[in-house]
Parts: sequence; structure tokens; C-alpha cells
Amino acid sequence: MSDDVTTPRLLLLDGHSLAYRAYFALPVDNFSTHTGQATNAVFGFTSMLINMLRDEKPTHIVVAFDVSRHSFRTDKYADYKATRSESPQPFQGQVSLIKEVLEALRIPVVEKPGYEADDVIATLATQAREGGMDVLISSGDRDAFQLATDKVTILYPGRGVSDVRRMTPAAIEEKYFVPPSRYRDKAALVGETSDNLTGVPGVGDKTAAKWINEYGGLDGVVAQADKIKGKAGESLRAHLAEVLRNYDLNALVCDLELPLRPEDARWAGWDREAVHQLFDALEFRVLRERLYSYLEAVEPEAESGFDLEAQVLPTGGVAAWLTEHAAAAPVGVAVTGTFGRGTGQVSGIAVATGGGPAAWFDPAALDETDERAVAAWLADPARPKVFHDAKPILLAFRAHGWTLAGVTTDTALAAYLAKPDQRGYDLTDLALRYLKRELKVDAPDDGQLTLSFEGVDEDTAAEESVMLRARATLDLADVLIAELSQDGGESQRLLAELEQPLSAVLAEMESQGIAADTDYLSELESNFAAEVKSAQQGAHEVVGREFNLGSPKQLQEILFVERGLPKTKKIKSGYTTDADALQKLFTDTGDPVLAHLLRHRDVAKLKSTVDGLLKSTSDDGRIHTTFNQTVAATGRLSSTDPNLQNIPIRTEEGRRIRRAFVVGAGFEQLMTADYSQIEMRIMAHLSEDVALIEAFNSGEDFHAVTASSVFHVPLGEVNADQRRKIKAMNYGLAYGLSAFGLSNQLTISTTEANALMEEYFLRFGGVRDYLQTVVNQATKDGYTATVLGRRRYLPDLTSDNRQRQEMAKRMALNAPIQGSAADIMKLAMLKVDAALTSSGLTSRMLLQVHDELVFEVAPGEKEPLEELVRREMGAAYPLAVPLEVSVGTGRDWNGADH
DNA sequence: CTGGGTACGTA
DNA sequence: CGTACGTACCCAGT
Repeated sequence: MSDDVTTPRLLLLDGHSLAYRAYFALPVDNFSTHTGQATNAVFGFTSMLINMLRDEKPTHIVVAFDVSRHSFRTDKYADYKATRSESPQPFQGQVSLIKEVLEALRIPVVEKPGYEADDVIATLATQAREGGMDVLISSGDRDAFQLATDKVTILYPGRGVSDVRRMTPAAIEEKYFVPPSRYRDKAALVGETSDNLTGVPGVGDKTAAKWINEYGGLDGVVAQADKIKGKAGESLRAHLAEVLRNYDLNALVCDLELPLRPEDARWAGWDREAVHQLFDALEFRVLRERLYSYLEAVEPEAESGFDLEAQVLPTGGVAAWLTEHAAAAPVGVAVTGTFGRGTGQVSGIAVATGGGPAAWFDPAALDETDERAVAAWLADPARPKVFHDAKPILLAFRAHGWTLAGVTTDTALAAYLAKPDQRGYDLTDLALRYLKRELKVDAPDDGQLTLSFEGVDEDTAAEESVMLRARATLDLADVLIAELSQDGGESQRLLAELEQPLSAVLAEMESQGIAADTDYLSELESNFAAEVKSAQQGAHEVVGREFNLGSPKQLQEILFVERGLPKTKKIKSGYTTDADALQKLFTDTGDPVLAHLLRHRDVAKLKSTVDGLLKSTSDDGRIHTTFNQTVAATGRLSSTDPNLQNIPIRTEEGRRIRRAFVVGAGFEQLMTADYSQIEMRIMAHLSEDVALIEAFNSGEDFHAVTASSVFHVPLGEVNADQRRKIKAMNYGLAYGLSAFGLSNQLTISTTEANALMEEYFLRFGGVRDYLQTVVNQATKDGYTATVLGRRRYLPDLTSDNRQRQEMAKRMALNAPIQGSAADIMKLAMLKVDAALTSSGLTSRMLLQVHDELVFEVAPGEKEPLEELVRREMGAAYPLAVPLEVSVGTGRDWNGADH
């Protein structure tokens, strides 16, 4: 590789041919998104591209594509490339994704109707060479070899995506025994199978080269064909026409009219935002890392536009600094420490002003005056502060004895509202995307700051990086608020009036935790462990040897090979062994091993749930989950470490686990309050379907009322099966259920399912209209919206890939419903929290499970709490139908069910 | 040790 | 060929 930086260097790629190579180099099964979009060719192509960028450091880049299979060559010779079969289904559609990647990287794509990519490349290569540029050509098509010179190198892909051979003139001559200028001559004689160009039978590279070198090129060979002796000579004379045809067709066109010249293709940078979005959608993680680490090194972002006057404050120096710099104007705050499980510990605090001054101090090294000053500053709602992901910080402050108020913007929540489908909302990432600013390193969570910064005293480098984060947070807030204000204020209101206040309520809930009966959990654990063991032994006995019941792979071997059971639904790794399939196999064959397997599945799952709860019980005897507010694209919360939103309830055995969640010391009972059929009520509200609204207003059993309507029977005569079917449909509609899916779930024929849906829509036509309108509107706008204006962007609605488009449609159907329910519940939580405070009750809210809240009831507060909760939840948001709330109380979570 | 794949719990 | 999540485990990669 030349280190000459003055010579421009043009990289020319044959997009289609490299994509095709990549497609066959990588197994399609291992590269697809959760929506089923194959990405192996995109991945492979992008990977090869990154490698070439890294290894060749081009200054200019162009990617050429064939427009279609039709070209002037097929006009001349209809069978040109005719042996190439239709490209495989999973390959189709990936070319357009590759073009999206190139667009995001701002690499120009050139196509010329009637010509092939190689002709475009030949033209650009010729122009570039004449203009004094170095040229690199990457193509899987060997015709490109004719273009090689000392200034033009061919990068020819080998077997894998990381195997690229540099074909210089010397390398070509070594392999084919002719110089690049004679490569066409050789190819004409030998032929090119992949182009369906037959050559002279019996003549290979060696013979062809011998002739060419002896007679001074193909002209000479043809002219003196009579002189060539032996079988090969005969063969040549018999196939002269083909040879001349080949020579005509394998010439690359070097003088096309193209929309750009090589010098126009200077690669000046890339669109970070677009790359992020695209790689999110393609679910490329490793590749993103590779791309970023390379591109960032090449194109370091200018740290300009602000000065950071950073200082590490000594003990006794904090109070004065805060008074001077953290008053009326907002400051950014970044904190290091340890976080989680409803508490935390702060190890360092950085504060940055918009004007430049920034400070860092150690919260453990404050004197009395500083301590009071910091506490007053944090608690003062009139001294505005901006945080990135305030909740864990608030909990750590709380553990320190500080209260936090005056958080004007939480940039993590703002970024979530702006783009709720993102993978994560890491500050480093957001700074890069919104501020074009690189935060070199993340301050590690443990507060062990051991980084060195160029040009910065090593002792304060770590502190400075936290200050940079504080400043980035402050600057980010401006950009994100501007972004959120594009929609007329709804998003800003969601942020300021819903998500940010809720964050504090969630912090409180996490801090409280829920009491766990650990003795009972341990007892459950050993019960389940015994059951697991017995199911395992049973299975081993039937099979006649030991095996791992938890290994789907071993299970497949035993069930479908050894025992010859009928094959189930196909999955990537063979045939599914999920519970549905095992159950069906059991009813069909009665094989006793299946009963043991099913029992094992059940009980092993329960055991692991109990194990998890035991492991995550804190020293205070309570379980403090973490509610994540920026994960679910629809606006829901999620719960982790442990997940308390998926504690079993459906089976009696599962419910035993709920009994482990008990009322804590000093409290009287647990209370649950949940919204009945909130999603269907939202559907009724949004669709304005008169019959559906009436069904809710009747106050009768909703599923039964709708079933009575669909089946034309009086309400009292709706049987259990009719109700079950309509219930499934009621729920399914909000998920974009198809007749096929319904038939599958109810194990009825698609005909019956179709008829059921038809009849349903006949009675509830508004629902059908609504569902159609939602998708149409979302396709037009590019996003869906909830009752509070929470958006979800669904670019795939216009995807040319059917699978992706269908997936996006179902998301579009579901997002407004699930998201509105989430909005309403969040509103309710704020109202309940406010009412608890103002009423002076000491009962507290502990958990949220999407449509349910769990409370700990203080002595004597059962009645007033129930009244408060019913009132606030019921009035959270006005719908066209009542919001019904059902309430239960008991000593534990199971007993509080209703 | 990480990540994909499978399976399964909840709303 | 029904949405939204989180976790556990296996297993093949590193």
C-alpha cells in the first residue's frame, strides 16, 4: 500500500457481483432480522467494504450496479449469461438494502441502462487513470482483469468475505500466463462458463497463453489458425466464430456517458444518523462497532464550538462554585457511581454550565458547608438541572440523603420519545449522533476512573471526561427539545408532564420494593427441585439412558430419530420441541416420554423463576425490581432484575409463586387494582364503533356480549366455547391477527375462522374501518400515534419486502392500542401518586404490571385507598367508554387477586 | 466469555 | 401467518 497521500485513490466496486459473492459466502440462516429479512448479503458486502476502506484508504469511491439482466451484450447474443439461474429468493431485496447502506455512507451509486456494472467501472477507471488517480477495482467478475495496470489494481474476492486477493498485473500474469492487456484474448479462447460463453474445447489457460504469446495476440492466432497443429488446432478452427464472438462480448466499454466523473466521487463523510437507523433495523451490532471504530479514526470529530473550563473542586470549594454557576441558568449534571436494585452510591459528580465553566467534586469529600450547599442545590426546583437518565441517579442521591428537584430535561427520556424504536440511549451514542461530538470513553459505572487523555493531566483525565459528559448532556437537551417540538407540542408535553414526573414515581417504587417471604420461596424451590428431578428420572427411564432434557438438540435426536415420532414444525435447527408441539405429539402418539418432558418443562421453568427471586432478594427482605422507561417501543414499561411483570398466574402451581410476594412489616395488606379489558376499551374509543361502545356501556361481561352479537344468541345463552372464540378474536384484533392465525389458535379451519371474522366485522364494522384507517394513516405519515400523541415510527410500512411490510402493519395496528393503554396507566400512576401525597395516606404504590398496580396498604387505609385508587385510575383519561377498575386485597399477591 | 437460538413466563 | 417484553439454558463461536 502506498503512503503517498497526495495521489487520489479511487475505489470502484461492482455492487451486484460482490453482494452475490457475499450471499454465498455466509449462511443465510445465520443472518436475518427478527422480522425474517435475510441480511447475509448486506452483511457480507458491508463487511468487505469496511475492510477495503480500512486496508486501501480510498479518497474517492463509486459503486456500480447492473440495472437489469438485460444489456447490449444480451442484445448481441441472447444466451449471454443465460445459464445464470434466477437469483435465490433470500437474495432478492438485499440489493436495495445495500443501496441504503451506501446512501447512509454517502457513497455514490452509478448505473447505466443497457450496460453492465463492469462497463461503468471500466469507464470510470479509464477516466481516473487519465486524470492521474490510482484505481482499485473490486469485482467478482474476471473480465475486470483486462483493466489492470501499474496504476489499476483489481481486488478479487476469494472464498470468504475477508479474503480479497490483490490482482496486480504481475499477479495476473503469474496466474494466467498473459499480461492484463492480453487477458481478453485468453478469455476469448478459453471461454467463460459463468457468462455462458463457450471457448475452444480442450484449450485451457496454458495453451491459450502459449498461442497468444507465440503469435502476438489473438489477431495473430486467428490469422494463423491454419498453422496450429494437432487436436487443439483443429478445435480452434472449428470454433473460430465463438472465439470472435467472445472477444467482442468480453470487451469492456470505456467511454460511457455517466452522471459523474471520478473526481466528483470524493468521499467526504457519512451520515451517522442514517447509519445508526439502518444498522438498528438490520440488527447489525458487531459491524456497527467495526465501522465506527474505523471511520471515527479516519474522521475524528472536531471538538469545537465550546470551551470547557474544567476544574476539580477541592473540599470546601463546592458551595461557592455552585452559588456562582448553578443558579438560574440550567446546568448539565453527570454522575459516576454504582446503581441498581432501588438504591445506589455516588462516587463523583460533574456539573457543566452552558458558558464554559465546569466542575467536578467528590461527594465523599465534602465539608459541612459544601454538603448543605449541594443538598440545597439538588433539592431546589428553581435551579434547573439536566440529567441523562435521572432515575438511577435520583436513587443514589436518595441513598445519600439528598432529594432531587428541578430536573428540567432528562435527555434519555427525550431521546426515547423522539425515537422509541432505538436499541439503547447511551449518552456516548447520542452525543455522537445529535452533537457530532465524541465522548472518548464511558465513565465506568463502578467509578473506577482510570483513563488517560491526550494532553490532559492523567490525574484529572477521568474527572474531565465526566465533566464532558455533563456538558454533552446539557447541549443534548437543547437539540432534543428542538427535535421534540417539531410536532406542535405533544411530545414535549409527554416528556415534561408524563415521562419525567413518572421517572420520580418509579424511583420511589423501586426504592420501596416488595416484601418477599424467603422461607416460603426456599421451600417452594426445594419442592420444584424435587419435581424436576422426578420428571427427569422418569424421562431417562423411558429412554433408557441419561440425557439433557434442557437441550432441544438432544431432544430432537431422541424424539424424531431414536423414537421415530412424527416431525413437528420446522425451525432453524431442525424441528421444534416447544410445549405446543410436545402436547400435540402426546395426544397423537401417547409416547410416555412426552409426559415427563412436559412436566419437566413446567416445573423447571417455575424453579428457575423461584431461583431468580431468591437471588434478587435484597438484605432488607424485599425485592427491588428496576423499571425501564426507555425500552418498549410502544411506551410500556419493562421490568428487569428481576422481571416482576412475568410472575406466573395462569396455573395453580404458578400462582404459588405469587404467594411469596407478601405485605411488609408495618403494613396490613397488599392491594391490586387493574383495568378491565383496557385495550378493547381503547379500541372501542378509537374506532368509535357504536356497537362496541354499547357493549361496554351495557356493563355486562364484554366477551359474552360481543359473542352474543356475533352468534345471534341471547346473552344468557352464549356458551363457553362461543365466548372463548370471541374472546380470542377480541384480543387478537389488536395484534393484527389474521384468519389463519385465529384458526391456528382456536384449532378450527381457516374457513370457519374466516366466517367468524366476517361475522364479527358485520356486527362491528367500525372496528374494521378503524384498523384499515390506522394502517393507511401510518403509511402516509410514517408513524402511529397514541391518545397522548406518543409516536412510533414505522418506516417498514413502505418496504418493498413483503415480510417486513406485513410485520410493520401489525406493529401499526398494535402500537396505538398498546401505547394508549400505556399512556393511560402512566397518567393514572401520576394521579394516584399525587393523590396519595395530598391525602396524607401512608399506603404506597409498589409495582406496575401494564394494566395492574400493586399497593402496600397501611393499617386502616384499605377503604380510603381503594376509593382513591378507583377514582384516580378511573378518571385517568376520558374515553368514550368507562374505564373499569377492579380491586382486590389480601396478605399476598395471590390473595389480592380477584 | 459472548451471542444466537429456542423456549416460555406476563400483559 | 398475533403485539410488547425479560430470562434461562444450550451450544458454538471466540
